[in-house]
Amino acid sequence: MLDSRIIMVNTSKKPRFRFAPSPTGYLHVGGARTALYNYLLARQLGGDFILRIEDTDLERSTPESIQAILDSMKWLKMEWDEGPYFQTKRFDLYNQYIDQLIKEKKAYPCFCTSQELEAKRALAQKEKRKPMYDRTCYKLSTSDVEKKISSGEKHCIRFHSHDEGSIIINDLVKGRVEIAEKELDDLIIRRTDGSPTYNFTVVIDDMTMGITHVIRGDDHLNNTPRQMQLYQAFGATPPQFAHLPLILGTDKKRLSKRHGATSVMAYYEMGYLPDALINYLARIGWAYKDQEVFTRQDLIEKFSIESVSKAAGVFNPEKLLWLNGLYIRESKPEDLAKLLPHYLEKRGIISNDTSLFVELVKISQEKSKTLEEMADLVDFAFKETRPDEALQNKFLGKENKPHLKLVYDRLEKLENFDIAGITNVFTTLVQETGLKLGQIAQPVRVALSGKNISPGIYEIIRILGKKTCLARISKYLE
RNA sequence: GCUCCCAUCGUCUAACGGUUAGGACGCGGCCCUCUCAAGGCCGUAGUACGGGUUCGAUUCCCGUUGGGAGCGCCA
Repeated sequence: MLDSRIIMVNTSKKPRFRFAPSPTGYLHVGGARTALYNYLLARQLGGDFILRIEDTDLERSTPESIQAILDSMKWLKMEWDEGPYFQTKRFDLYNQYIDQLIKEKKAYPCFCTSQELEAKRALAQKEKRKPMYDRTCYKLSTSDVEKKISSGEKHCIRFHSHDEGSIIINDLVKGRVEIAEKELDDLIIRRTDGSPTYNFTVVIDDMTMGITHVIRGDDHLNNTPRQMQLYQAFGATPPQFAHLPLILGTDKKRLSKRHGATSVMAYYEMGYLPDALINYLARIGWAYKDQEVFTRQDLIEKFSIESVSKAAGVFNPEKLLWLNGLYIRESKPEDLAKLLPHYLEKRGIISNDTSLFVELVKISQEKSKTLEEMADLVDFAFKETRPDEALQNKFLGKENKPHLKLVYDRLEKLENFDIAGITNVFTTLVQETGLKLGQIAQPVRVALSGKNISPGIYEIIRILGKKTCLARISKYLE
């Protein structure tokens, strides 16, 4: 028996994958994962990765959404080999194929109005039937049809579906799925306004673009049988399908704005690294043994569609945060230094001191799970922050002033203002006074950074330099 | 309502008839420590339920329950 969950690679044909989002909103993480799996397989098999914008919904498609999709793909470094294609630029092509179906009597005009159809649907619901078009217009005589058309009556075009037999999908993820053709009604392929509909354009595009593998969300699984009928109508071999389970929110409901950030670019703004997001997304619904961390090359080599889970997965922001922290820790300081300015600018800090950025990254990367956190940790180097009242009371009150003064005096006298010298100031102070290091360091930390959470205090002092340190500390001595 | 899909710790998952059901996030404890992190060690928790098949079921089959998707002149 042939295992339906084996990816077939016809050596005579180059594998071609596509990602086909509709530009009706920002690219969300679920879509990004779909894109990723396509991208990974294309790279693994030496095939093509095609980007196609499915913008046939003229009402809801926007240029902003198109831009957001492109930006997201670029940020995630999923380079496409062809496209972006736009379906709105291919209407002539779709119309040729629709006309062909009409000529072959595989499609027919339908004069039913939306109101009439709505009424039929409502009735079906009421009678607990599955709402399906009743073929009123298919039953029209040829002369009636001609009469209506010549009198200019508005109509759409429906594909005439088969009623007997069944469609079998050998899905790479779901396995064998069978559906009776009588469950399928005559779908509209051309709207009254002349524009083609999704289930039709997707087939024409995949067919004419030579797509060999269609990997998409499993919300499309129910559409697949009717698409298969279309392939049959054109005598074409359908591509292999793989339907991915959805990504859900914490409450197991379909991911939406309620669940916090869902758009890819929101993660950029929150200070996530693209490779961390990619790594995390790959692991929702897919695993390779016990491995958690994958470089892009790992992913390309190890990903396999057959081991994608059939069940929906919950998006877990905590795990993504952990992964991001790990990626930040393991990144080269020079690389992070290039990314940091964007997050500093959001805090009103403008600088191009690259070597300072590198230094700041080095002292904060182990403490940062996001670049936003990192920016918060290192802003002391650019601006003086007044600690809030609670912090002042706790660390800069009367009992702390003598300690601060001690540090001030020693730093003032310090000749070699380097890490060794600075460390020595504190350690000798601890020895001489019998105070805990924390008792001395905390007030200094708050005075210099305005916060009780910061990089190492010695590093802060060194980076700030003697003059700035003394100026900031002196404000709390009176 | 009808059709289709799905079901292992709270979450992501490993197991492809025989394991003390493994790993990771999170959570708890201890160690380390100038704060916060990081790191180290230990711990916590799962096969939805009921029938079969089998010497043996997380694994195969059926049903129940629960979740999801579709049933648009949206994609």
